[in-house]
Amino acid sequence: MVTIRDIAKKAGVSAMTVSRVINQSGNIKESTRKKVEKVIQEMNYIPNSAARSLTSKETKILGLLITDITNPLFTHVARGAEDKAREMGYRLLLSNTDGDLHKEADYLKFFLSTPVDGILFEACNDRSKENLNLLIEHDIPFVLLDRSVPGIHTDQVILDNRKGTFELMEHLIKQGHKKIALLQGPADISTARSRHEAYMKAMEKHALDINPHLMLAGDFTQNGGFQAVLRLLSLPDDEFPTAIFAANIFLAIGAIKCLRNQGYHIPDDVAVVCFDDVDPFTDLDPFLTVAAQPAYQFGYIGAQLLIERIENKAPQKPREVILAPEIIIRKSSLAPVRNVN
Amino acid sequence: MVTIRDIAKKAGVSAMTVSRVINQSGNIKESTRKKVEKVIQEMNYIPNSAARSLTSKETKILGLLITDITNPLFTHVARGAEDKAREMGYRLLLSNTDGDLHKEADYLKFFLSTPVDGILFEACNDRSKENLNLLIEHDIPFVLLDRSVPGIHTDQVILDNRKGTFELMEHLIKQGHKKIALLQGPADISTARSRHEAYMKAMEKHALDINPHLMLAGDFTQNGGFQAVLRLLSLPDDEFPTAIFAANIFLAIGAIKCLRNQGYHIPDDVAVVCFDDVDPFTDLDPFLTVAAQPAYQFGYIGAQLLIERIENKAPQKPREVILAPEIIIRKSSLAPVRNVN
DNA sequence: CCAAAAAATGTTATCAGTAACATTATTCAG
DNA sequence: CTGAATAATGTTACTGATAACATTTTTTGG
Repeated sequence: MVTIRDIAKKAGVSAMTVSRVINQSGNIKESTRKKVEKVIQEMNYIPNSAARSLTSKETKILGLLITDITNPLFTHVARGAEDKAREMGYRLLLSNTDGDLHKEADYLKFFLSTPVDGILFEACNDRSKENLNLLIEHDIPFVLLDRSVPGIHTDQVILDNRKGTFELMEHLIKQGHKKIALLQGPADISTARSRHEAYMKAMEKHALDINPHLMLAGDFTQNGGFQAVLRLLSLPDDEFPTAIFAANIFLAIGAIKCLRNQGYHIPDDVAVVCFDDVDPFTDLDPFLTVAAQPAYQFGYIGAQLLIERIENKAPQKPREVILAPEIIIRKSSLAPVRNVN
Repeated sequence: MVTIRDIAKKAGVSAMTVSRVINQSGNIKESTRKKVEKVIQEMNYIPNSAARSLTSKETKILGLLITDITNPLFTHVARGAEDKAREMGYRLLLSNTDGDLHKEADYLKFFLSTPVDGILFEACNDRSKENLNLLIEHDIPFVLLDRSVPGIHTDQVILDNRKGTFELMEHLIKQGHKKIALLQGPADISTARSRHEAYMKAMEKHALDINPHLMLAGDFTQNGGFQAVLRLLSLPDDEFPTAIFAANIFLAIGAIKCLRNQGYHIPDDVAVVCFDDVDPFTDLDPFLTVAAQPAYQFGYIGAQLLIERIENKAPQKPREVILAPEIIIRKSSLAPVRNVN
């Protein structure tokens, strides 16, 4: 391995001079700079970052902690984060928690021992607070993405979930739907809570009956959606909903699969809307009406906030960026309402 | 920051003893181990990995260089790689090259200066060779994923592209298609070449005319597919294909969009098959007949090969893992063949 | 042409661990 | 109970780069 001293010796200068050339710090005579640079080139020298980090206390690496890179929402978050990180001279470490608090904790410990200057964090749920406290103790900057965590006050980039829910709901209501089912996400995830609340508000605002039988707990998975619809199917006919609002796309897809299984047509028998969009690049016939999240922006802005924080260019006070969802109306919610009692 | 010497002082031992406790090396009396561990716990001590790396020359970080995490194929590659890396105590640095050789070169230099023990590498194209030579010079292990690079002999995980192509082609031919167009990928990417060759072989084997007008250069993008079909549309009727074999899904989707634009129906007017599958989790109505790649395996196995190589547990000789594609027949290729001259 | 200022370069110590060797404590056979 | 073997722990030096301070060289104004 070529070290800075090898370069120094060969160039006939001190290690410090080489260091100055590399970091463009201090004053260096043009001729020595050239000489040193030539030797660096010749010897194919690349500074050892471990040694650098040891003194500088920084690694130019960010950690990205998400539930699952395989979820299209997060692949775009990752891409946005990576792009911004790259722009600013940082790199990105990827981690999937699968929504598992223990994995999350493991990863955080990993990150603590690992060279990471800061962390982009999509929390598993409210109980991630304890894990985050570890970061706070160790004074590692982090930014929350998508989900906020009660009791944790930092920079965060979140979605206006209320707005998205409200607009989806009003879209359904405008179509004449009155019996709208809610497929909820886990109550300990902030986004799920916001969507739940906004669902209630929308129903109240339009003076629609809120039927507890139509509000089903789910877990943001296809299976959760499937099971929830099974429960809906056991309701008496006059309670059965004409529309479903699913708190995320997996719930919606599970729901649709179950409905189709049972011979229901969408949107003719039941309309379905949800949060999160499909992959726009490989889905030829997008079908779902959705509140699409600006996933790329989540990552991009998140990385920016984080790096500003790391480099002490951020104001003391935590910043909260709230992004607007985009409502995309598609076939799954476009049909005359049947079965209006 | 708590250092090993802080622990040592508080525990009344030397730094070396603490080091031994942490690394479970050498002989330590049970009582001192307990004592030291207690202090470590109390002080919330986490070893500084920069200092560690400085002597150990390893960082337990792998680089993952892919064209675009946003491509569903690679999100699953990334997930597979991350899972395996995690299992083996490594982490993953993510990078998107967008198929740009310069970005690729930049990233590699980045990686060289960065703590990375090895690299999972999806090459941009054959000219990535130069970039890879840099890695070889610096003696950094890497594994090629998906695309091989002529002149580079290392561990690689690739797909049996010939088999996939052949099976898709025979499927079309069995349906009675004789005029099958080929939407190629770039000729300087190994996978595109293999698919091209296998297309020719399949045509020859079944004694079908190979019409150069039906073989269109593309670039693995939707627009490439779109443009290619525009050229097909300018052919005389008796040359127009009854089926299209697209070398990847983006070409296929671009092609379908163009065809639908022009009022063609798929598969009734033209059948379409391609490599790569849609996102199975959010696409409600998968439509395309495809040769699906075991993307997760790419990453998982690739990471394994790489780590074995890093830890000198691999045989000297480069290993080549060839994975089999899975043919999934769907609507896009299922219709009686019209227009058979 | 000289002294003071500025520029250029060098020396030493340090970052947080750990390898290599050194020392002290303990065990155990005879 | 002794000395050799082994276990337990400590010291010192080193990893590669850089901060802080020191020294030498060059520039510049009077």
